[in-house]
Amino acid sequence: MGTTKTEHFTDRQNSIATLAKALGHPARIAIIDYLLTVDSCICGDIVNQLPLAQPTVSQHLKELKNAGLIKGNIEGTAICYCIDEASIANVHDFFTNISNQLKIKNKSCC
Amino acid sequence: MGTTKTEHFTDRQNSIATLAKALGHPARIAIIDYLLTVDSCICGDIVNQLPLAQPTVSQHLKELKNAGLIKGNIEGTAICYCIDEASIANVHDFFTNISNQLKIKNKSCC
DNA sequence: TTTATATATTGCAATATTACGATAAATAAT
DNA sequence: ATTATTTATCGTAATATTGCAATATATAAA
Repeated sequence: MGTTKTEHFTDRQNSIATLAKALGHPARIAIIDYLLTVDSCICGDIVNQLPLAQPTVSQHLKELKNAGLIKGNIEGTAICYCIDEASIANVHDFFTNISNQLKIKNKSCC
Repeated sequence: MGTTKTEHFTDRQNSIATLAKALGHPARIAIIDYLLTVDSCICGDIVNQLPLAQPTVSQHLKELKNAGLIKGNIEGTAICYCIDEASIANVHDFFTNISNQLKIKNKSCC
């Protein structure tokens, strides 16, 4: 036990859950926030923006990357990270659909 | 260690992360999916829709409720759960903002 | 080649999550 | 009052996550 039973859910459910899970930590939201504020992608100073040690930040970046939310390129000795628009669009669509379905639904709920 | 350092992040970052985290499990995505398909709110059969035992489902429902994504009313011996539109709107707005900012941003990234 | 800089990985301790059997609580039906 | 039904809670085992010090790796600069 302790393991999520992914086999029993649809690919779509699993993939949305994976994206949501990756965003389920304030440090990772802060990273996304930061990536949106910088024009250039050389993001070596994310560590300085966060109240966490470098290995911890590196780990959070890795999780965002594994989930497909950000991509990274080696840029000399620094690394350029940036948001993967497609994955954001994916999650955005998910919530847009829910919002639309809720508008259609019977309002006499709870 | 092992605990998230919430104190060091903004309220907005923490609250988005909380909502995202609650959606970070396929069973909870499946619950949201199901709540969208039923017209009536009497949702006692969520357990039958999921490949999980009743206590596990109850726990997932509790987490969605704690995060504010669903609300529940006692309806006789059954319980009526439904989606909280405001919280969905919250998360939806978050991704809409990101999408908009990405459109504005320099495309020459990574 | 040596040194500095930037990032990743390893290893580990503390805590959280996932899942479920057993059981409780609370109402409905008989 | 007793029994069935529905949902919640407790306890617990297995696993995952969070965070960091120490260390490795890899390129840039001297």
